[in-house]
Amino acid sequence: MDKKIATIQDVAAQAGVSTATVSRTLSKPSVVAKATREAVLAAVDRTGYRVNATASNLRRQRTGSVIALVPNLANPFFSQILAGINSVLHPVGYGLLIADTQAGPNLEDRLSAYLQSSMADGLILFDGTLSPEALKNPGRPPVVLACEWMDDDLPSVCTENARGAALAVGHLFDMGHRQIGHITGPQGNVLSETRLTGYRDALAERGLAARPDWVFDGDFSMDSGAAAAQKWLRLERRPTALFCSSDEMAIGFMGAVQHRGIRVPEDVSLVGFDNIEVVEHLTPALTTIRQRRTQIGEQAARLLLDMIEAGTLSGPSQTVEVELICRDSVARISD
Amino acid sequence: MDKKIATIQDVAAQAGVSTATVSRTLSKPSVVAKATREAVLAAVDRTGYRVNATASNLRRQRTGSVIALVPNLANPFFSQILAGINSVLHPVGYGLLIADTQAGPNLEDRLSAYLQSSMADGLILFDGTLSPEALKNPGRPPVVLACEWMDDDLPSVCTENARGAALAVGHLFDMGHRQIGHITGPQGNVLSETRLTGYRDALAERGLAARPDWVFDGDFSMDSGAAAAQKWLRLERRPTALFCSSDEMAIGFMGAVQHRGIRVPEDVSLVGFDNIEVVEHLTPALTTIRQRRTQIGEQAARLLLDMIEAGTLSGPSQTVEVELICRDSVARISD
DNA sequence: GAAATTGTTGTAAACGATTGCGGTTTTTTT
DNA sequence: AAAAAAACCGCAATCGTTTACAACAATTTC
Repeated sequence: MDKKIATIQDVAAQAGVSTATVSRTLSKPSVVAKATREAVLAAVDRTGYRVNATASNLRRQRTGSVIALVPNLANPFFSQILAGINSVLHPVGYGLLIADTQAGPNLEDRLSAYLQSSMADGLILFDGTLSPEALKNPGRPPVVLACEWMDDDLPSVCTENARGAALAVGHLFDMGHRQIGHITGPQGNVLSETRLTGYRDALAERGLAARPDWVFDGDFSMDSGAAAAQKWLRLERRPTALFCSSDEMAIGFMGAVQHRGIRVPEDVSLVGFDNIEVVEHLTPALTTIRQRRTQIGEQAARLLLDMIEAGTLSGPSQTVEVELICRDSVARISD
Repeated sequence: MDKKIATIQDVAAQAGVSTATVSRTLSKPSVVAKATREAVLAAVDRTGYRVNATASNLRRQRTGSVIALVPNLANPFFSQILAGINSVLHPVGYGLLIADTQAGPNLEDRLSAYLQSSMADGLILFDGTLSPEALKNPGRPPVVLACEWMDDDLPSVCTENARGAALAVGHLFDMGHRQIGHITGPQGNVLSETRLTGYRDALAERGLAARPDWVFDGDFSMDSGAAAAQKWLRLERRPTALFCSSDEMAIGFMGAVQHRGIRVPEDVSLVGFDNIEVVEHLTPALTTIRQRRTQIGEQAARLLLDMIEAGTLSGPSQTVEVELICRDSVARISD
């Protein structure tokens, strides 16, 4: 039947009113009289009309979508956060655009392109390696930092990383461990560094020394966990426990040492970070710091929406709780 | 300085040309004279102008983005596919919108809303439980089915599920197994069913009977794998090997049985499906069917782009290869 | 050297909605 | 019953581009 897709004009003609009335019926029904409203709605129904988002957005000077900038989309860690974001964005008519910061080369350029090009009404940033300065264009849309806490000027939603680290080494200490190592996240990443200093502080607080050869460089990936395992194996004096800055690294480490016949937790205890879904199905199930990823996404999205509506560039930074989940990867040491 | 964001008018004024020329300089530089072109580009630079995507899209009758409809965004399986999609979309100026089919209730309605509302130039669909009819609106944008092969009219990109199943049970058979079970994916899902019949056919081909109590209902999740393990444990006569329709279910199964002191692969052999990243770090590392997720995304995106450009609603369905990855979760049986 | 061709630019009409402003009614107030 | 207020609706401008068409200049062809 209808080859062409109906426009607001068609509806107006059908209903015998002006386009203004049609528009109002759809956005603010209360201001149009009942009779006309019904006529319009009937016409909408008949024509199968749907408002053209592009035209509407142009007129209203907005885009109706927000961009989530994630480093490495393929990392499953983010998908749950994205789900959280989407769950608050979708009901209020916003779309979620995703972009991978890893994809191209000239990141800072692309970032400022995103900021300026009016492709989105706001931006949620997950990449902790960006310089905050790049984000401070005048006339930019609101930005929310998620998972990172780079800058005091920019609002952010962030897990209590330092506290997580403290919980982890505290638990290891309580279980009798005195030789506690650490696998870090990528260098230059704020998360990594907060967790690292959290680890150091927690040790110091308990009168323990942080041996530099007991902290292994990682990058959150399983492979880097496995690489740390190789270094650990070569150590003349090995820490009896490791706090890993991500579950994935803990998995990589565990896989690598088990492969060599080393038992977890009897020979080495592990605590991860994130509580990704898989870790409770491992053998042994991994003790870890839980980070509510959906909640991070939800809070970030809500914060951003508030900023968009209020037209402000700043907002209240928020924090999401962490929690120690005890499973089977930490042994009690008695001596 | 510049409070307001520059429009094409500003650039035109600065460069002393018309807006038409500015537009042309940016889109088809070859048709404008060198001198003017340089003047325009200089003005663009000076003003920091970026084309307003919304206005451009409105005029050009497109949206510049495609929607990926995924069931359950939180599932890490999809994130890699999305990365693949994004990697082809982004370079050519398309944005990727993601939507969760699980989120709301009236799915079919929302779907047709997506299709009509001109929010996207095309759609990539991952949800195998939708009725194909809903997709056949007249005047709809092109649709590509990914991971699923629901319908002959709709182009799709799909892994060789049946062949994957055949490879899996073939390998188990070759290793001496004669009692081979299966954990299925969710019912009503085309993937699950193709793999299930692939499994049955492979058994039949080798003269093996498919015992109904050896196929366990699952839904791709780890928990459902663990649940299958409980049933398996209660069996009076247990299959010596299981082909799992997803790696996650294999992980759940493995974790659960190991928890009971049962050894993999000595007591039960497992083959998964997908080759998600984690499985090679498990102990034992999981033998599985590799499915190139990034490639699925890339092919689907390219196919869709072709359709969008050609303005057609159909295209060549494609297939992506599977491959058996042998690791340590299958034991050789000699008897 | 006139005619035809090619190259370069400007004019102005779209694209499809939203909304300030003002004009009619209708209702309420006095 | 006249005046004031409220409710309802239409006109037309506007959002920022793109692009057919026409105009004009420069070049080529005969």
